[in-house]
Amino acid sequence: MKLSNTVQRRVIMDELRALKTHPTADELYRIVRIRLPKISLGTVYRNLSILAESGMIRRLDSAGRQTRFDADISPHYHLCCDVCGAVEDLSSERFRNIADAVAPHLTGRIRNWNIDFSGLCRSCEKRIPENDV
Amino acid sequence: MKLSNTVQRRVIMDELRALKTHPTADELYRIVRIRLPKISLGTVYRNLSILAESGMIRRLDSAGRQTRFDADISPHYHLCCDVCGAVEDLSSERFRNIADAVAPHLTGRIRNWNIDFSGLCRSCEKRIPENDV
DNA sequence: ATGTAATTTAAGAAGAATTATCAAAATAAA
DNA sequence: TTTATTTTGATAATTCTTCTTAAATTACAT
Repeated sequence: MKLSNTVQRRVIMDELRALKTHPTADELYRIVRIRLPKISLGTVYRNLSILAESGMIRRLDSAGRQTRFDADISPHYHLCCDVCGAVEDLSSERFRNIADAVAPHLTGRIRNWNIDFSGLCRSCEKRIPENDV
Repeated sequence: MKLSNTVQRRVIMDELRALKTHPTADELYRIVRIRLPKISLGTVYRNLSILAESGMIRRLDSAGRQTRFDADISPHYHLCCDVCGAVEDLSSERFRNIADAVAPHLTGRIRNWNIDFSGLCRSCEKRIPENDV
């Protein structure tokens, strides 16, 4: 299947790139509708799936929560906030040693891995006293 | 809220312990119904949530798939099969170095982490030629 | 540029998984 | 016990996501 270059797909990609918030499909839908008021939620879901499938964006399946998307496909990790559910980037540089520790295990039938962190995002950290969470 | 000691809860825990397959709620429901034919699916969901919440079992949220549960709360990792979705245990011993690499990063607002592997389970590995996946 | 085939769209229905509701039953506490 | 609390089964409701349709758009070979 060849990917057509539709305006909907371009705008979805565009707006996702502009966001640092790793939006859910419906969050992105609300934003894309500013430029394309007629677009349907199904179109957003479909295109996000297609784009993720083709490796142009990253799909983030954080535990029990709604699927989020990230236009940044460079290697980096995520911190999911226990309080508000926001997803924040963690630089991969800082965590290089983890990737190094994992690498030797990727052999035979073990083909891929994913690590996620949870805790507090920057804004919840500020708002919430140390011993509350 | 205090946990009552109901027969449903005991049987759910019991059957989950007996399984090495990390069942989904409805898989476990089908099994529990052999002993308790009148139990409802909602009761299974409710109790699995309560048990997970209280730390007696582990909830496994593998990417995009149905939630699975594991009565083994000892530290170990999981391999999710790309082909059939089965979840297989990986001993934590073998991966000790990963935990060691992660530990120093758990500081401040970064409070928890989870790593998951994907690839082929043992049975799909046998069934499927090398270059098919 | 034009015609034709293939892909994509909007809209809403459908689906799957999970959670909520609530009266009755079971369990625990006093 | 008696009373209070929790849990249950049955089912409705919700949530997130995918599917279906005819119509519109896009790609591509003339």
